[in-house]
Amino acid sequence: MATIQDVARLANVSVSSVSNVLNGRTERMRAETFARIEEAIEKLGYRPNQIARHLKTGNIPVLGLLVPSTSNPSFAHLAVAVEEVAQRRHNYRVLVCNTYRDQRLEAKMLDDLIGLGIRTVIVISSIGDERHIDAAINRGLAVVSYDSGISASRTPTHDHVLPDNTLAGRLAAEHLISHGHKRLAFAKPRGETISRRQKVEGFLAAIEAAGPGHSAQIIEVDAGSRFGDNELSKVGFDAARQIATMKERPSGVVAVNDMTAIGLMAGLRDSGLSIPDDVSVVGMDNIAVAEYVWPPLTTIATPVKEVAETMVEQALARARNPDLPPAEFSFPPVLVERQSVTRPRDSI
Amino acid sequence: MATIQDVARLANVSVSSVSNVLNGRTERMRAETFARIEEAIEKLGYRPNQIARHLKTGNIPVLGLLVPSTSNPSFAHLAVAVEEVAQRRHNYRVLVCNTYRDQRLEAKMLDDLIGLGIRTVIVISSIGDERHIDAAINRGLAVVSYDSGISASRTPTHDHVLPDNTLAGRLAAEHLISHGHKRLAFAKPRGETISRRQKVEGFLAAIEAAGPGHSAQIIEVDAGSRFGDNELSKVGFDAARQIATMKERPSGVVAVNDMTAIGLMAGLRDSGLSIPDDVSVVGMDNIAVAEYVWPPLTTIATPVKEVAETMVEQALARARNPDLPPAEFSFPPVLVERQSVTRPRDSI
DNA sequence: TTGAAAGCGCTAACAT
DNA sequence: ATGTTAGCGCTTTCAA
Repeated sequence: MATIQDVARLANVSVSSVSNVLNGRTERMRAETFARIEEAIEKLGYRPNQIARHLKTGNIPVLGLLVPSTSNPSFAHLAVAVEEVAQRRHNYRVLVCNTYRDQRLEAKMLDDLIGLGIRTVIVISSIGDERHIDAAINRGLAVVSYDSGISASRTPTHDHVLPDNTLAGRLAAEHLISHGHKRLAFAKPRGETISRRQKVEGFLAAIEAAGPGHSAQIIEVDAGSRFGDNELSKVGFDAARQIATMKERPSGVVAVNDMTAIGLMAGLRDSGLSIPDDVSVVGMDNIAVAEYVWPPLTTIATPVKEVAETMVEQALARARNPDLPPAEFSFPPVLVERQSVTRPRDSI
Repeated sequence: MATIQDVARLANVSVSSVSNVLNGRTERMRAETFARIEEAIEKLGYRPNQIARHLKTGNIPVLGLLVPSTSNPSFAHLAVAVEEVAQRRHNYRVLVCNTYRDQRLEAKMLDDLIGLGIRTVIVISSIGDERHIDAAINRGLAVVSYDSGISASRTPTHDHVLPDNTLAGRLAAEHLISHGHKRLAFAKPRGETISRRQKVEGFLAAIEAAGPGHSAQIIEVDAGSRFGDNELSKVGFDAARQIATMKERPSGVVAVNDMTAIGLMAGLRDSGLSIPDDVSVVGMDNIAVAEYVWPPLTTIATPVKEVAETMVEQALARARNPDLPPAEFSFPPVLVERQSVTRPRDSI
């Protein structure tokens, strides 16, 4: 591994001149010198050691990304979008960490990232308690968190990017209601998360607003804590079991996310119910495969590209200037109609 | 951010003593001193700067992972498995880079990783040409590559972990053949990849072995170069279009991966064909959702956990000892039977 | 048992 | 226009 010294020696200049070309300060040297240095760099295949550079500048071109699990396609999609903009627009690499929504793990990861010289972090969907994040901020991190709500109780300590989950829940319910559904249900894993709560709130609000004759229930399913690959679908599958055996079976179900919706459809089918004729289903997230399952899944989409862009820009801006006042960005979701919703059987 | 100096000052010792406790050399100091240092570390919330440490040791606890795209669930799954073992067993973080199978990008990423002080890299499914990898190895990287074949022509320069794609292709074809299918097809994106070629080879070999009366065709579909989220499914969908209009329609189709298989099923349905009654489908990879789509997808599974383990262990071993002779590990896949395959209509 | 000091590769004053 | 040099935070000899 060639060092800046090697380059300097070969080009017959001092290290500072080499450093100057590395940092674009070429105007303060003769073109001839510049050329000689370039040539030496080329010949040696020299690449500056970012690590050593960091020691001086306190910065390293890496963005940390904490995410519940990239085996959840929704998060994988977001992670790729983040990488895309970090990479292309800023030449930053992204270090992805799966937190499995474990707060202790999350805290440890933030610690580790600091130790690795990373100063810019995006935290996706942590649990409500953000004390470990505040601690990390105090130790010098620039963080923006996604989908974690803001406690009205405190003054915010950092930037928040928020999908409008309440609206998502509302949109889903309204879509079903507008098709004539009266008995609705919402399927989710047991356990609260800010975004889950908000989705449910929006869902219930829409039903409330629809007036009498409309009923709602929340179907909760126990899920493995380390929510792995197909846990999400399993949740849906199990929820379907419950739904199939209900006396007053709902005719329209909203699932907390698309993987759960897909599992739900599989479970309903397994119980001899057909979708959407017996039960209409609405998912959330609009993952890639939603378009190709059967029936193609009607779902609520978040503008992932824009979200990723905002998060990266804001995180880097804050790293540059830590005194920026904490900001908040909200992104409204959008209904994507496909074929998993129709009028209920018993409707006029 | 407290430094080792701060700790030394607070504990009233020299930095070397602090360094000694950081590196577990506690036997060479009085218990009392040790306690004082521990206390200082605790009080300051001190975390050693891995970056600075690297400058001396030349090592940083981060593993690079180059992958075509984590929006492909098969790769996402692998990436998570790699992270899991790197994290748990070695306390290594993983830096994931999406290469989109672009060789120039791949080369640049390897360069960047070196610049970031990373010395251990797993490269998944690169194109055939591995010159840029050799170059990186010469610059000090320990790399193990996955699913990239080994050119018989040269002596291998690094470790290879290989799913047995030929066997996968064979297993898929044999499964169909054993159900009485005679006219088979293999659906894939246009463009060669070592693993694609091997899958096709195995597929063809099985049909050959089945004897006369059996026919095979390869269905290729143009895919966007930057293969994004649903490109894979799109490939399957488009392949289905072709298949549906064929005069001698195949009764059994193998798809190069599960996302393509899912798209294929959607496309067949869209053309009024039913699965598996009109066309049986076999996928590859056994992604999480395969179990929940309709019909549940029969597929060929690779032992991902074992693969990930082997890759991480081998990569770290090589980083520790670069003189290890290049090794090769092969992993046989396994058939996972679900409901997307049945006997063909026209069979006796 | 503890401490002093050199040096890892680089940047950025400051000097020439 | 170019060079000298003092660190950045840490590890590790070597000396006390």
